[in-house]
Amino acid sequence: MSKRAWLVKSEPYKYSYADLVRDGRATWDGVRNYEARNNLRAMRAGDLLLYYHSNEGKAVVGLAQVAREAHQDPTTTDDWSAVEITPLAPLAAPVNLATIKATPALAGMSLLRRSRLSVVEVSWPEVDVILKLGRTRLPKAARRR
DNA sequence: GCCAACGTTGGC
DNA sequence: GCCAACGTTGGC
Repeated sequence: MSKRAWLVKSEPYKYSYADLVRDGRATWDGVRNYEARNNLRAMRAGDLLLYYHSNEGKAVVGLAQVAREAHQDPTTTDDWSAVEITPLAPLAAPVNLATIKATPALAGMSLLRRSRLSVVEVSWPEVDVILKLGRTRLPKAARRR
């Protein structure tokens, strides 16, 4: 099965990409939306993650990877899921929302069409465009194969 | 700080 | 099962 790619949002003043790099690994918990939860559950180890800063920054700032697949969200006993993620590499140039909106090839992104969902899938063609705009090469560890 | 979008809750 | 009220997200 080939890898998938996802975009996850975080408000940088709560947990930024720099925080993830500092920690080396993080539990992606606290998701309380069924569709987002289903996306977490569909993630497989090694899937690529685009890390998006919402509210402040409003840009894709880095790449990460799924390190541990969905398990019980440790912040609740209710039926919610969490995954663990590790950082791969920051984007050489963050790709901001205005740029994404202005790029025809990205007009169909779930980020735009489902703007309030915190975990959305990204197609590989979209990933390629984001990486190009971000002047960043896909790290070896994240190769699609 | 405002507000549009939209998911969730709860009364009926 | 409908739908109004409410809460949250996130762009501006």
